[in-house]
Amino acid sequence: MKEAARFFKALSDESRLKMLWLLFNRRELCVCDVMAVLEITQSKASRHLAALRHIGIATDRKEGLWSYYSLRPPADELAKNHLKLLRTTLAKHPDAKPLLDKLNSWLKEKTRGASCVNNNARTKTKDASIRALLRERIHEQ
Amino acid sequence: MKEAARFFKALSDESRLKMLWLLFNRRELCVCDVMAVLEITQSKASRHLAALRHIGIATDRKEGLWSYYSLRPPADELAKNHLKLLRTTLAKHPDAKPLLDKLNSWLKEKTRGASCVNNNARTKTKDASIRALLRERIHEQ
DNA sequence: TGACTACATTCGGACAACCGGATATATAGA
DNA sequence: TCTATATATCCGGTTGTCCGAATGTAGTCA
Repeated sequence: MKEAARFFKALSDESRLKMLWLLFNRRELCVCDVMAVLEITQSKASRHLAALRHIGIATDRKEGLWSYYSLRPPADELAKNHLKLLRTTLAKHPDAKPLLDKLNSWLKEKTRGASCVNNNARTKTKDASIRALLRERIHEQ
Repeated sequence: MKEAARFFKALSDESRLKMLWLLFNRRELCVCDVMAVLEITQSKASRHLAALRHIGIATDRKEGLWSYYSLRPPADELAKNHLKLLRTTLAKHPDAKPLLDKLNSWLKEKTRGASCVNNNARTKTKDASIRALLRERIHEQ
């Protein structure tokens, strides 16, 4: 029953449950979408999506800059059954609709050209000054 | 979805899953039974059963020296549904029957007067010597 | 009362989970 | 080539989980 325990461990995190709920309702999402909707850092979004992939209930597909994650039918029968049930039980959860609303408004905003405004992005000024500094040091030698 | 995550965390341990499986198949079990069937230490059995109680899917009943644990319908709808499913999915698991076989042979052995042979038991000699030591010190004063 | 038993809890250590911030990588576009 | 963007991964620190051994507690029985 070790793998069963591992499967439930994957469900034992609120962020991952929310990601699953989003993926139940959208064929594909990129890391950026999850980040925006759940209001979490980029590394957190990436890590938890990778975790879902590692236990075999999600896959990713690379396209240009983006990684699109989607659900995939688990090999395990137990996982398959519980995920199916999870979809219906989460639907009744008070958090469910607000999350989907937020997802929709984010996707709409995105089609209007919104970018990810990644909180991880190096700021122009910061990067520029660092590069300037590096250039100086190289010239010194 | 925080409580949902907490619920799945309770299922994310192999020992607890096995305990649930045993409780699905016997109205009541005492700590001693679980210890014997799963071949785990007393503190481990007690702790994990207490964990199941804390998240509201088990209760205990004291009778003399024994604590009898049994399942109880969870308040939470999500928990109720997933436990019901878990019962049927675990039934198909290869570990399921051997565990029940072991449980039955243990219970039979128990009715023939087997005691718990608790690996936690203080040895007579050890306790006796400590008590002797304490008596000495009291007399010294 | 004293020995024994079943169970709960505490203690301290090992290890895993999770996090934010920083960095590495890769692609797209000017 | 230089810059901006999206993502993955590393780093370290904090917190949480799990464990066995030891101890505490409360019943039972002689």
